[in-house]
Amino acid sequence: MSILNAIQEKMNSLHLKERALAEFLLEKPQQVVQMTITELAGQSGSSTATISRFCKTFHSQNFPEFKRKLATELVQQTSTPNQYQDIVAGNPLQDIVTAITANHLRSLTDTTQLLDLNQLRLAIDALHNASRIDLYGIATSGIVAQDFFHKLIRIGKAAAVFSDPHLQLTSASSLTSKDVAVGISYSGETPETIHALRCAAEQGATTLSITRFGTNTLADGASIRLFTSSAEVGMRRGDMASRMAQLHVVDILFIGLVSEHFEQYVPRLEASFQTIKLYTSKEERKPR
Amino acid sequence: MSILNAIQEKMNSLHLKERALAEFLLEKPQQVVQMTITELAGQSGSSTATISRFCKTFHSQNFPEFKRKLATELVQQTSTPNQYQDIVAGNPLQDIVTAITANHLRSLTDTTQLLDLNQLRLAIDALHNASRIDLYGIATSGIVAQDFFHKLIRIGKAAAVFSDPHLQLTSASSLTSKDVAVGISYSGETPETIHALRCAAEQGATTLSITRFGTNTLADGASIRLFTSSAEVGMRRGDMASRMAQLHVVDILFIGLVSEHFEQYVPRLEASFQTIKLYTSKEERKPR
DNA sequence: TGCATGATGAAAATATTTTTCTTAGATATA
DNA sequence: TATATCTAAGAAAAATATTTTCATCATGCA
Repeated sequence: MSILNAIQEKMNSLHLKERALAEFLLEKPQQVVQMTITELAGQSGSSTATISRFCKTFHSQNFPEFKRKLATELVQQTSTPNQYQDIVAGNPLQDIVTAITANHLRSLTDTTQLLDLNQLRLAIDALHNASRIDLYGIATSGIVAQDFFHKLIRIGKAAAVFSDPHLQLTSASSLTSKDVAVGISYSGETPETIHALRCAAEQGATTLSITRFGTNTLADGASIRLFTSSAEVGMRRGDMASRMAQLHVVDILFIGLVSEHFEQYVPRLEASFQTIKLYTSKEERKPR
Repeated sequence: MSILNAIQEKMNSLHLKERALAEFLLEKPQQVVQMTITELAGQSGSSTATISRFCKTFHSQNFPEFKRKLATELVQQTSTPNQYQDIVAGNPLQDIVTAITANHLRSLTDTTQLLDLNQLRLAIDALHNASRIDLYGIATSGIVAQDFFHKLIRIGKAAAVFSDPHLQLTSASSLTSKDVAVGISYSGETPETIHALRCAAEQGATTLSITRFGTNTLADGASIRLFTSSAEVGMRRGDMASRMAQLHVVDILFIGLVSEHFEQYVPRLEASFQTIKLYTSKEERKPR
């Protein structure tokens, strides 16, 4: 439910006509997906120009794409009855397991639906051509950044990962236009990561953001934007589902990268795998 | 699956160009839904006129409506996890995305199925009563261990995480019978983690393993065993699905822990959340 | 009050899609 | 075999839909 969610959230910061449009969208999304932009303009009391701009605000290149995304969201909503579950006290373990599983599954499918293949391709190309790759993330997003780091060095990329704010800036300030900086933050409002990515952009580096869907500072400042599902609310659940979604995006990025340049990267991947096997096989394994 | 089915069925009675179009549709439906009619004409070797007529044959008033229906169908199709897919060279991005998503979904559902609630309860009790918790994991499993560490310190647990083999042993040798050591390894054959967990057991600590399902050295040496799905094979896919599964287990462990002792842990969780909010809100946020 | 900013729609420009018209090849018939 | 008829299929025209540009108007601020 990322698009409708994002609209709901942004409601307050929308202008007069945009809000009228947003309200109409939230009220009758099913109908909107089969309307033309002119019809929608008429019925929502706005103009085609406003709608076209509105779609871009919500990360769709054009109105048809917006409708497409909205449509898939609506289908999912009706076909998968399991909403995101909140975790409450004293549930039997089985219920907890079921709830967490449902949340994670939902998070992955939602994120997949949101994925913009054009941005993905841009990201893959940027990573492929980068002479250095910097990864920034704090707390849980730092875990995701580290995971990405592990992957990238396995294929011989000159990558580095920073969760320390000062080091983030130190590294960012030495980037050049040949480099790529990746900022990871679920909210997209982590100040340290925002600063680091902004600094990287000022050095001319290509900037890539991985944030939740919707308008946020980190994505706004990035040249390539990838999004995760944004339905997660409340703090009890923590950031588990969002971390799953971020890792999902990282996996897709990585496999996309490897797959597009198979001959170059797969041997390296294989080599790193074999090397570890070689060096650790000296150790005795208890056969049992 | 009515549209694609209907096309499949009607295949024989279609004319030359219509058939070319139909074949293209069956092969790359995901891509078709985001094409314009002109693009589709070019790529399928037919013309826009033919496509427009084709859509009417299949009960759509026009091309956009056809795309809408097709898209809806495809969403429903992808949300059902199928087989584990291997990642191969030069696949179109859409296929890669679909394959990875399917793998991850599969990995989570399989792991949930495998979960032994008795072992889970034992693990939760052990963690709850532990005066110290040590987490051991190398490489990708180290990422998972760190993630667990972040969670545990948020609820005020005396936890520590080690990916460095010497430090693992150093810490393990100072554990007592009141402590818990958690060893994470997908294969269950990572020598460093095995040694550390064995050392912890020798000090009388409760040992918990998180490994792939099946017989393996790490689990054999642990007093509580949790398993993840073990279907992942081959190295091309790396350890992505297994990492997802491990995190899934960690999440369940954590939420189980918090939920069973709600009054004790939730305030701490809340406090950690609020504190971060307080200290980072001083920073200026660019409003848009 | 005057200036700047920005939201907004009208209209122009562009793009997409459908329909019409034409052609070429197939099939049937004398 | 020659001719007529039919139809698949594309080119191009027409219709429709969408985006962009530009002018206007309102609002906030000095």
